[in-house]
Amino acid sequence: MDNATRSERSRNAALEAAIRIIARDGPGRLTLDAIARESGLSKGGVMHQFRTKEAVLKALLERQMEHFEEFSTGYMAKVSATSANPNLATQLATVREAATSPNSAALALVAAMVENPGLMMLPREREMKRVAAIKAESADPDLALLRWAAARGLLLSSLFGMSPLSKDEHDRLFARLLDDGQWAGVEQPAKERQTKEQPTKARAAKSGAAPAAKAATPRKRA
Amino acid sequence: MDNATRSERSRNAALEAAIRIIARDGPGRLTLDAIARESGLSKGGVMHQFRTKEAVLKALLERQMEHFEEFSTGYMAKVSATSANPNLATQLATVREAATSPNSAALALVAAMVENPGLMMLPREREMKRVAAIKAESADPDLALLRWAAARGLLLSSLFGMSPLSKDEHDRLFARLLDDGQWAGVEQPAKERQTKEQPTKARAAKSGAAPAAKAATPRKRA
DNA sequence: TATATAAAACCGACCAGTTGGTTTGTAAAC
DNA sequence: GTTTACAAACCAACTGGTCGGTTTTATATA
Repeated sequence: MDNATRSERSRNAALEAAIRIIARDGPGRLTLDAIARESGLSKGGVMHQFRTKEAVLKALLERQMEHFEEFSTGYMAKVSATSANPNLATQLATVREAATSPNSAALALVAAMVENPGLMMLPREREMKRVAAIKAESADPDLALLRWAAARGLLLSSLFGMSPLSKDEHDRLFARLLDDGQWAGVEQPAKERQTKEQPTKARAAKSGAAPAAKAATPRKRA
Repeated sequence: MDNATRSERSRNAALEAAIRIIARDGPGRLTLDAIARESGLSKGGVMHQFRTKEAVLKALLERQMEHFEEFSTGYMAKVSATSANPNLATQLATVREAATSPNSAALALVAAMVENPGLMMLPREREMKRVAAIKAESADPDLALLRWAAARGLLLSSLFGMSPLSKDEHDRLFARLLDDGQWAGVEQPAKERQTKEQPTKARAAKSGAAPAAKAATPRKRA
Protein backbone atom coordinates (compact mmCIF):
# COMPACT_ATOMS: atom_id res chain seq x y z
CA MET A 1 0.00 0.00 0.00
CA ASP A 2 1.06 3.52 -0.70
CA ASN A 3 2.87 5.12 2.19
CA ALA A 4 0.90 8.34 2.34
CA THR A 5 -2.46 6.64 2.28
CA ARG A 6 -1.29 4.12 4.82
CA SER A 7 -0.43 6.92 7.19
CA GLU A 8 -3.71 8.63 6.64
CA ARG A 9 -5.61 5.45 7.25
CA SER A 10 -3.84 4.98 10.53
CA ARG A 11 -4.41 8.56 11.63
CA ASN A 12 -8.03 8.18 10.77
CA ALA A 13 -8.38 4.92 12.61
CA ALA A 14 -6.81 6.43 15.71
CA LEU A 15 -9.03 9.51 15.69
CA GLU A 16 -12.18 7.53 15.13
CA ALA A 17 -11.23 5.15 17.89
CA ALA A 18 -10.73 8.15 20.14
CA ILE A 19 -14.20 9.46 19.43
CA ARG A 20 -15.70 6.05 20.03
CA ILE A 21 -13.96 5.84 23.39
CA ILE A 22 -15.12 9.25 24.52
CA ALA A 23 -18.69 8.54 23.51
CA ARG A 24 -18.75 5.12 25.12
CA ASP A 25 -16.61 5.49 28.26
CA GLY A 26 -16.45 9.21 28.87
CA PRO A 27 -13.65 11.71 28.27
CA GLY A 28 -11.79 10.60 31.38
CA ARG A 29 -11.11 7.22 29.83
CA LEU A 30 -9.41 8.52 26.73
CA THR A 31 -5.83 7.28 27.00
CA LEU A 32 -3.20 6.48 24.44
CA ASP A 33 -3.31 2.83 25.33
CA ALA A 34 -7.05 2.81 24.93
CA ILE A 35 -6.74 4.42 21.52
CA ALA A 36 -4.19 1.81 20.48
CA ARG A 37 -6.40 -1.02 21.68
CA GLU A 38 -9.55 0.35 20.09
CA SER A 39 -7.96 1.21 16.76
CA GLY A 40 -6.09 -2.03 16.33
CA LEU A 41 -2.83 -0.17 16.01
CA SER A 42 0.01 -0.65 18.41
CA LYS A 43 0.84 2.09 20.82
CA GLY A 44 4.02 2.74 18.89
CA GLY A 45 1.95 3.16 15.77
CA VAL A 46 -0.27 5.71 17.42
CA MET A 47 2.73 7.56 18.78
CA HIS A 48 4.25 7.61 15.33
CA GLN A 49 1.25 9.47 13.98
CA PHE A 50 0.82 11.77 16.97
CA ARG A 51 3.85 12.68 18.94
CA THR A 52 1.91 13.52 22.10
CA LYS A 53 -1.54 13.07 23.50
CA GLU A 54 -2.17 16.75 23.09
CA ALA A 55 -1.51 16.32 19.38
CA VAL A 56 -4.30 13.76 19.30
CA LEU A 57 -6.64 16.16 21.04
CA LYS A 58 -5.71 18.97 18.75
CA ALA A 59 -6.22 16.84 15.66
CA LEU A 60 -9.56 15.74 17.04
CA LEU A 61 -10.59 19.32 17.60
CA GLU A 62 -9.45 20.46 14.20
CA ARG A 63 -11.19 17.60 12.52
CA GLN A 64 -14.43 18.36 14.26
CA MET A 65 -14.18 22.05 13.56
CA GLU A 66 -13.50 21.28 9.93
CA HIS A 67 -16.51 19.03 9.75
CA PHE A 68 -18.90 21.62 11.08
CA GLU A 69 -17.21 24.32 9.08
CA GLU A 70 -18.08 22.32 6.03
CA PHE A 71 -21.67 21.87 7.06
CA SER A 72 -21.74 25.53 7.89
CA THR A 73 -20.55 26.83 4.55
CA GLY A 74 -22.84 24.44 2.72
CA TYR A 75 -25.83 25.64 4.66
CA MET A 76 -24.78 29.24 4.38
CA ALA A 77 -24.59 28.98 0.61
CA LYS A 78 -28.19 27.81 0.50
CA VAL A 79 -29.69 30.45 2.76
CA SER A 80 -27.52 33.49 2.21
CA ALA A 81 -29.66 34.56 -0.71
CA THR A 82 -33.01 34.28 0.99
CA SER A 83 -32.40 34.95 4.66
CA ALA A 84 -32.04 38.33 6.25
CA ASN A 85 -29.68 36.90 8.84
CA PRO A 86 -27.89 34.02 7.17
CA ASN A 87 -25.15 33.86 9.77
CA LEU A 88 -27.54 33.32 12.61
CA ALA A 89 -29.59 30.84 10.63
CA THR A 90 -26.47 28.93 9.74
CA GLN A 91 -25.17 28.84 13.27
CA LEU A 92 -28.48 27.66 14.62
CA ALA A 93 -28.68 24.93 12.03
CA THR A 94 -25.10 23.90 12.67
CA VAL A 95 -25.60 23.70 16.38
CA ARG A 96 -28.70 21.64 15.80
CA GLU A 97 -26.70 19.35 13.57
CA ALA A 98 -24.08 18.97 16.28
CA ALA A 99 -26.73 18.19 18.85
CA THR A 100 -28.39 15.65 16.59
CA SER A 101 -25.48 13.79 15.08
CA PRO A 102 -25.27 10.55 16.98
CA ASN A 103 -21.60 10.05 17.80
CA SER A 104 -21.41 13.74 18.14
CA ALA A 105 -17.88 14.59 17.25
CA ALA A 106 -18.44 17.59 19.46
CA LEU A 107 -17.35 15.28 22.23
CA ALA A 108 -13.84 16.07 21.12
CA LEU A 109 -14.41 19.44 22.64
CA VAL A 110 -15.21 17.98 26.01
CA ALA A 111 -12.19 15.78 25.95
CA ALA A 112 -9.98 18.70 25.06
CA MET A 113 -11.32 20.77 27.90
CA VAL A 114 -10.78 18.05 30.40
CA GLU A 115 -7.22 17.40 29.45
CA ASN A 116 -6.03 20.82 28.50
CA PRO A 117 -8.38 23.76 28.94
CA GLY A 118 -5.98 25.92 27.00
CA LEU A 119 -6.97 24.14 23.82
CA MET A 120 -10.35 25.79 24.03
CA MET A 121 -8.72 28.88 22.63
CA LEU A 122 -9.04 27.65 19.06
CA PRO A 123 -12.78 27.04 19.01
CA ARG A 124 -13.39 30.14 21.07
CA GLU A 125 -11.66 32.36 18.59
CA ARG A 126 -13.55 30.91 15.70
CA GLU A 127 -16.73 31.34 17.67
CA MET A 128 -15.98 34.97 18.27
CA LYS A 129 -15.86 35.61 14.56
CA ARG A 130 -19.19 33.93 14.09
CA VAL A 131 -20.77 35.88 16.87
CA ALA A 132 -19.43 39.08 15.39
CA ALA A 133 -21.00 38.19 12.05
CA ILE A 134 -24.30 37.43 13.72
CA LYS A 135 -24.30 40.73 15.53
CA ALA A 136 -23.33 42.65 12.43
CA GLU A 137 -26.16 41.34 10.30
CA SER A 138 -28.88 41.68 12.88
CA ALA A 139 -31.33 44.49 13.44
CA ASP A 140 -31.46 43.46 17.09
CA PRO A 141 -28.05 41.98 17.92
CA ASP A 142 -28.90 41.04 21.47
CA LEU A 143 -31.94 39.10 20.40
CA ALA A 144 -29.83 37.26 17.85
CA LEU A 145 -27.28 36.52 20.53
CA LEU A 146 -29.97 35.13 22.76
CA ARG A 147 -31.27 32.82 20.06
CA TRP A 148 -27.72 31.71 19.53
CA ALA A 149 -27.24 31.19 23.27
CA ALA A 150 -30.42 29.16 23.50
CA ALA A 151 -29.21 26.83 20.78
CA ARG A 152 -25.93 26.40 22.57
CA GLY A 153 -27.75 25.74 25.80
CA LEU A 154 -29.71 22.95 24.19
CA LEU A 155 -26.58 21.53 22.62
CA LEU A 156 -24.35 21.64 25.66
CA SER A 157 -27.03 20.33 27.97
CA SER A 158 -27.62 17.25 25.91
CA LEU A 159 -23.92 16.87 25.22
CA PHE A 160 -23.22 16.57 28.91
CA GLY A 161 -26.09 14.22 29.51
CA MET A 162 -27.92 16.74 31.62
CA SER A 163 -30.73 17.71 29.34
CA PRO A 164 -34.08 17.31 31.04
CA LEU A 165 -35.85 17.66 27.68
CA SER A 166 -37.40 14.96 25.53
CA LYS A 167 -36.29 14.56 21.96
CA ASP A 168 -39.59 15.96 20.78
CA GLU A 169 -39.23 19.11 22.81
CA HIS A 170 -35.65 19.39 21.68
CA ASP A 171 -36.62 19.32 18.01
CA ARG A 172 -39.56 21.63 18.50
CA LEU A 173 -37.44 24.19 20.29
CA PHE A 174 -34.80 24.18 17.59
CA ALA A 175 -37.45 24.61 14.95
CA ARG A 176 -38.86 27.62 16.72
CA LEU A 177 -35.42 29.08 17.23
CA LEU A 178 -34.77 28.88 13.52
CA ASP A 179 -38.05 30.45 12.50
CA ASP A 180 -37.34 34.15 12.09
CA GLY A 181 -41.02 34.98 11.95
CA GLN A 182 -41.46 33.82 15.49
CA TRP A 183 -39.07 36.41 16.81
CA ALA A 184 -39.91 39.53 14.90
CA GLY A 185 -42.38 40.38 17.63
CA VAL A 186 -39.75 41.34 20.15
CA GLU A 187 -37.15 42.95 17.98
CA GLN A 188 -35.80 46.21 19.19
CA PRO A 189 -33.56 48.50 17.18
CA ALA A 190 -30.13 48.20 18.65
CA LYS A 191 -29.82 51.34 20.72
CA GLU A 192 -33.16 52.61 21.94
CA ARG A 193 -33.91 49.54 23.99
CA GLN A 194 -35.74 50.32 27.16
CA THR A 195 -34.01 48.75 30.11
CA LYS A 196 -36.69 48.17 32.62
CA GLU A 197 -34.59 45.59 34.40
CA GLN A 198 -31.82 46.68 36.66
CA PRO A 199 -29.13 44.02 37.05
CA THR A 200 -29.95 43.48 40.67
CA LYS A 201 -32.03 40.48 41.46
CA ALA A 202 -35.10 40.28 43.64
CA ARG A 203 -37.51 41.55 41.03
CA ALA A 204 -38.14 40.51 37.50
CA ALA A 205 -41.84 40.25 36.97
CA LYS A 206 -43.60 43.60 36.78
CA SER A 207 -44.81 43.11 33.21
CA GLY A 208 -45.37 39.82 31.44
CA ALA A 209 -48.66 39.30 33.09
CA ALA A 210 -50.85 40.19 30.14
CA PRO A 211 -49.11 38.31 27.38
CA ALA A 212 -51.49 38.88 24.49
CA ALA A 213 -51.47 42.62 24.73
CA LYS A 214 -48.01 43.13 23.31
CA ALA A 215 -48.43 40.75 20.43
CA ALA A 216 -50.30 43.17 18.25
CA THR A 217 -47.75 45.94 18.55
CA PRO A 218 -46.52 46.85 15.06
CA ARG A 219 -42.84 46.56 14.40
CA LYS A 220 -40.81 48.25 11.79
CA ARG A 221 -37.17 48.27 10.98
CA ALA A 222 -34.67 50.51 9.30
CA MET B 1 -10.52 21.99 68.88
CA ASP B 2 -13.77 20.15 68.94
CA ASN B 3 -13.75 16.90 67.03
CA ALA B 4 -16.81 17.54 64.96
CA THR B 5 -15.66 20.97 63.87
CA ARG B 6 -12.19 19.68 63.20
CA SER B 7 -13.63 17.11 60.84
CA GLU B 8 -15.79 19.63 59.14
CA ARG B 9 -12.94 22.00 58.67
CA SER B 10 -10.92 19.30 56.99
CA ARG B 11 -13.78 18.22 54.76
CA ASN B 12 -14.27 21.81 53.83
CA ALA B 13 -10.62 22.39 53.11
CA ALA B 14 -10.52 19.34 50.88
CA LEU B 15 -13.61 20.31 48.92
CA GLU B 16 -12.48 23.86 48.43
CA ALA B 17 -9.08 22.69 47.32
CA ALA B 18 -10.81 20.43 44.84
CA ILE B 19 -12.76 23.32 43.37
CA ARG B 20 -9.63 25.41 43.14
CA ILE B 21 -7.85 22.65 41.29
CA ILE B 22 -10.65 22.15 38.80
CA ALA B 23 -10.90 25.86 38.12
CA ARG B 24 -7.17 26.33 37.74
CA ASP B 25 -5.95 23.13 36.09
CA GLY B 26 -9.06 21.57 34.60
CA PRO B 27 -11.12 18.63 35.75
CA GLY B 28 -8.62 16.14 34.42
CA ARG B 29 -6.10 17.23 37.00
CA LEU B 30 -8.29 16.55 39.98
CA THR B 31 -6.56 13.71 41.82
CA LEU B 32 -6.53 12.68 45.44
CA ASP B 33 -2.87 13.57 45.74
CA ALA B 34 -3.53 16.98 44.27
CA ILE B 35 -6.31 17.56 46.76
CA ALA B 36 -4.02 16.59 49.59
CA ARG B 37 -1.29 18.90 48.37
CA GLU B 38 -3.60 21.83 47.75
CA SER B 39 -5.54 21.52 50.98
CA GLY B 40 -2.53 21.08 53.22
CA LEU B 41 -3.91 17.81 54.51
CA SER B 42 -2.08 14.58 54.06
CA LYS B 43 -3.44 12.01 51.68
CA GLY B 44 -4.37 9.84 54.61
CA GLY B 45 -6.31 12.70 56.05
CA VAL B 46 -8.23 13.20 52.88
CA MET B 47 -8.95 9.51 52.67
CA HIS B 48 -10.20 9.53 56.20
CA GLN B 49 -12.85 12.10 55.32
CA PHE B 50 -13.77 10.58 51.97
CA ARG B 51 -13.39 6.89 51.53
CA THR B 52 -13.12 7.07 47.76
CA LYS B 53 -12.66 9.65 45.07
CA GLU B 54 -16.24 9.21 44.04
CA ALA B 55 -17.23 10.23 47.54
CA VAL B 56 -15.37 13.49 47.03
CA LEU B 57 -17.16 14.09 43.77
CA LYS B 58 -20.52 13.30 45.28
CA ALA B 59 -19.91 15.60 48.20
CA LEU B 60 -18.85 18.32 45.80
CA LEU B 61 -22.02 17.90 43.79
CA GLU B 62 -24.28 17.85 46.80
CA ARG B 63 -22.65 20.90 48.24
CA GLN B 64 -23.09 22.84 45.06
CA MET B 65 -26.68 21.76 44.60
CA GLU B 66 -27.44 22.73 48.15
CA HIS B 67 -25.93 26.15 47.65
CA PHE B 68 -28.00 26.99 44.61
CA GLU B 69 -31.05 25.40 46.11
CA GLU B 70 -30.72 27.88 48.90
CA PHE B 71 -30.30 30.80 46.57
CA SER B 72 -33.23 29.51 44.59
CA THR B 73 -35.71 29.26 47.42
CA GLY B 74 -34.67 32.65 48.71
CA TYR B 75 -35.22 34.27 45.36
CA MET B 76 -38.44 32.40 44.81
CA ALA B 77 -39.85 33.62 48.10
CA LYS B 78 -39.23 37.19 47.09
CA VAL B 79 -40.64 36.97 43.61
CA SER B 80 -43.44 34.45 43.84
CA ALA B 81 -45.96 37.05 44.89
CA THR B 82 -45.34 39.52 42.10
CA SER B 83 -44.26 37.47 39.11
CA ALA B 84 -46.53 35.64 36.71
CA ASN B 85 -43.88 32.99 36.22
CA PRO B 86 -41.84 32.82 39.40
CA ASN B 87 -40.25 29.49 38.57
CA LEU B 88 -38.76 30.74 35.34
CA ALA B 89 -37.64 33.97 36.95
CA THR B 90 -36.00 32.07 39.75
CA GLN B 91 -34.22 29.68 37.45
CA LEU B 92 -32.92 32.49 35.29
CA ALA B 93 -31.65 34.37 38.29
CA THR B 94 -30.07 31.25 39.73
CA VAL B 95 -28.30 30.43 36.51
CA ARG B 96 -27.07 34.01 36.34
CA GLU B 97 -25.80 33.67 39.85
CA ALA B 98 -23.97 30.48 38.92
CA ALA B 99 -22.46 32.15 35.88
CA THR B 100 -21.36 35.15 37.89
CA SER B 101 -19.98 33.58 41.02
CA PRO B 102 -16.25 33.64 40.58
CA ASN B 103 -15.00 30.24 41.67
CA SER B 104 -18.10 28.85 40.18
CA ALA B 105 -18.81 25.77 42.21
CA ALA B 106 -20.69 24.55 39.19
CA LEU B 107 -17.36 23.22 38.04
CA ALA B 108 -18.05 20.33 40.34
CA LEU B 109 -20.54 19.21 37.79
CA VAL B 110 -17.94 18.99 35.07
CA ALA B 111 -15.59 17.03 37.22
CA ALA B 112 -18.34 14.62 38.14
CA MET B 113 -19.21 14.05 34.54
CA VAL B 114 -15.69 13.31 33.56
CA GLU B 115 -15.08 10.80 36.28
CA ASN B 116 -18.44 9.18 36.60
CA PRO B 117 -21.16 10.21 34.17
CA GLY B 118 -23.66 8.32 36.24
CA LEU B 119 -23.45 10.95 38.93
CA MET B 120 -25.20 13.35 36.59
CA MET B 121 -28.42 11.58 37.41
CA LEU B 122 -28.93 13.58 40.58
CA PRO B 123 -28.74 17.07 39.09
CA ARG B 124 -30.64 15.99 36.02
CA GLU B 125 -33.58 14.77 38.03
CA ARG B 126 -33.74 17.94 40.04
CA GLU B 127 -33.56 19.88 36.81
CA MET B 128 -36.45 17.97 35.35
CA LYS B 129 -38.67 19.03 38.19
CA ARG B 130 -37.72 22.63 37.68
CA VAL B 131 -38.38 22.48 33.99
CA ALA B 132 -41.74 20.89 34.66
CA ALA B 133 -42.62 23.74 36.99
CA ILE B 134 -41.55 26.29 34.41
CA LYS B 135 -43.69 24.70 31.75
CA ALA B 136 -46.66 24.40 34.05
CA GLU B 137 -46.77 28.05 34.99
CA SER B 138 -46.22 29.44 31.53
CA ALA B 139 -48.72 30.64 28.95
CA ASP B 140 -46.20 29.70 26.27
CA PRO B 141 -44.14 26.82 27.65
CA ASP B 142 -41.81 26.55 24.70
CA LEU B 143 -40.88 30.19 24.90
CA ALA B 144 -40.16 29.77 28.59
CA LEU B 145 -38.02 26.75 27.81
CA LEU B 146 -36.09 28.75 25.27
CA ARG B 147 -35.39 31.53 27.72
CA TRP B 148 -34.25 28.89 30.14
CA ALA B 149 -32.07 27.28 27.47
CA ALA B 150 -30.51 30.60 26.59
CA ALA B 151 -29.52 31.18 30.19
CA ARG B 152 -27.98 27.75 30.32
CA GLY B 153 -26.16 28.40 27.10
CA LEU B 154 -24.61 31.52 28.55
CA LEU B 155 -23.70 29.70 31.74
CA LEU B 156 -22.21 26.61 30.18
CA SER B 157 -20.30 28.54 27.57
CA SER B 158 -18.55 30.69 30.10
CA LEU B 159 -18.13 27.75 32.44
CA PHE B 160 -16.16 25.88 29.82
CA GLY B 161 -14.10 28.86 28.91
CA MET B 162 -15.61 29.05 25.48
CA SER B 163 -17.78 32.09 25.78
CA PRO B 164 -17.03 34.59 23.05
CA LEU B 165 -19.02 37.25 24.89
CA SER B 166 -17.76 40.16 26.92
CA LYS B 167 -18.89 40.56 30.48
CA ASP B 168 -21.00 43.53 29.47
CA GLU B 169 -22.86 41.59 26.84
CA HIS B 170 -23.22 38.73 29.26
CA ASP B 171 -24.91 40.93 31.86
CA ARG B 172 -27.05 42.68 29.33
CA LEU B 173 -28.29 39.42 27.88
CA PHE B 174 -29.22 38.05 31.28
CA ALA B 175 -31.07 41.23 32.10
CA ARG B 176 -33.08 40.97 28.94
CA LEU B 177 -33.80 37.31 29.53
CA LEU B 178 -35.19 38.13 32.93
CA ASP B 179 -37.41 40.94 31.72
CA ASP B 180 -40.80 39.38 31.02
CA GLY B 181 -42.01 42.44 29.19
CA GLN B 182 -39.43 41.91 26.50
CA TRP B 183 -40.92 38.56 25.55
CA ALA B 184 -44.62 39.10 25.65
CA GLY B 185 -44.52 40.02 21.96
CA VAL B 186 -43.90 36.50 20.76
CA GLU B 187 -45.97 34.46 23.12
CA GLN B 188 -48.12 31.82 21.58
CA PRO B 189 -50.72 29.71 23.33
CA ALA B 190 -49.41 26.23 23.80
CA LYS B 191 -51.15 24.28 21.05
CA GLU B 192 -51.91 26.23 17.91
CA ARG B 193 -48.35 27.07 17.05
CA GLN B 194 -47.60 26.94 13.35
CA THR B 195 -44.71 24.60 12.61
CA LYS B 196 -43.28 25.72 9.34
CA GLU B 197 -39.97 24.04 10.02
CA GLN B 198 -39.56 20.30 9.65
CA PRO B 199 -36.74 18.79 11.72
CA THR B 200 -34.70 17.60 8.74
CA LYS B 201 -31.59 19.56 8.07
CA ALA B 202 -30.32 21.00 4.81
CA ARG B 203 -33.19 23.40 4.54
CA ALA B 204 -34.44 25.88 7.01
CA ALA B 205 -34.70 29.11 5.15
CA LYS B 206 -37.94 28.98 3.15
CA SER B 207 -39.61 31.14 5.70
CA GLY B 208 -37.69 33.89 7.32
CA ALA B 209 -36.66 35.00 3.88
CA ALA B 210 -38.44 38.30 3.78
CA PRO B 211 -38.06 39.05 7.43
CA ALA B 212 -39.74 42.39 7.61
CA ALA B 213 -42.70 41.18 5.65
CA LYS B 214 -43.39 38.40 8.07
CA ALA B 215 -42.99 40.62 11.02
CA ALA B 216 -46.25 42.31 10.25
CA THR B 217 -48.17 39.08 10.04
CA PRO B 218 -50.75 39.20 12.77
CA ARG B 219 -50.54 36.44 15.29
CA LYS B 220 -53.65 35.74 17.20
CA ARG B 221 -54.37 33.47 20.03
CA ALA B 222 -57.32 31.76 21.61
C1' DT C 1 -9.58 16.96 89.50
C1' DA C 2 -6.41 13.68 87.88
C1' DT C 3 -5.72 9.78 85.21
C1' DA C 4 -6.47 5.78 82.31
C1' DT C 5 -8.36 4.37 78.10
C1' DA C 6 -10.86 4.39 74.09
C1' DA C 7 -11.95 6.61 69.84
C1' DA C 8 -11.50 9.70 66.30
C1' DA C 9 -8.49 12.55 63.18
C1' DC C 10 -4.50 12.49 60.83
C1' DC C 11 0.01 11.25 58.77
C1' DG C 12 3.18 9.33 55.30
C1' DA C 13 5.10 5.24 53.42
C1' DC C 14 3.63 1.90 50.46
C1' DC C 15 1.15 -1.05 46.76
C1' DA C 16 -0.38 -2.70 42.31
C1' DG C 17 -2.00 -0.92 38.17
C1' DT C 18 -2.05 2.75 34.70
C1' DT C 19 -0.29 6.87 32.47
C1' DG C 20 2.18 9.35 28.66
C1' DG C 21 6.16 8.70 26.38
C1' DT C 22 10.85 6.28 24.71
C1' DT C 23 13.68 2.81 22.78
C1' DT C 24 14.78 -0.91 19.95
C1' DG C 25 13.73 -3.82 16.18
C1' DT C 26 11.78 -4.98 11.42
C1' DA C 27 9.56 -5.05 7.16
C1' DA C 28 7.79 -2.52 3.46
C1' DA C 29 7.99 1.68 0.47
C1' DC C 30 10.82 4.83 -1.81
C1' DG D 1 20.09 1.69 1.13
C1' DT D 2 17.79 5.05 3.34
C1' DT D 3 13.55 6.59 4.98
C1' DT D 4 8.85 5.61 6.54
C1' DA D 5 5.24 2.98 9.10
C1' DC D 6 4.59 0.15 12.45
C1' DA D 7 5.27 -3.31 16.44
C1' DA D 8 6.61 -4.60 21.13
C1' DA D 9 9.10 -4.25 25.13
C1' DC D 10 10.17 -0.95 28.31
C1' DC D 11 10.36 3.19 31.69
C1' DA D 12 9.63 6.74 35.16
C1' DA D 13 5.92 9.26 37.02
C1' DC D 14 1.58 9.11 38.73
C1' DT D 15 -3.09 6.87 39.91
C1' DG D 16 -6.57 5.52 43.53
C1' DG D 17 -6.41 3.15 47.51
C1' DT D 18 -4.37 0.51 51.86
C1' DC D 19 -2.06 0.23 56.23
C1' DG D 20 0.53 0.71 60.50
C1' DG D 21 1.42 4.16 63.42
C1' DT D 22 1.09 9.00 65.91
C1' DT D 23 -1.38 12.75 67.72
C1' DT D 24 -5.47 14.90 69.33
C1' DT D 25 -10.00 14.74 71.54
C1' DA D 26 -13.65 12.28 74.28
C1' DT D 27 -15.11 9.44 78.01
C1' DA D 28 -14.90 6.75 82.01
C1' DT D 29 -13.22 6.11 86.63
C1' DA D 30 -11.08 7.32 90.94
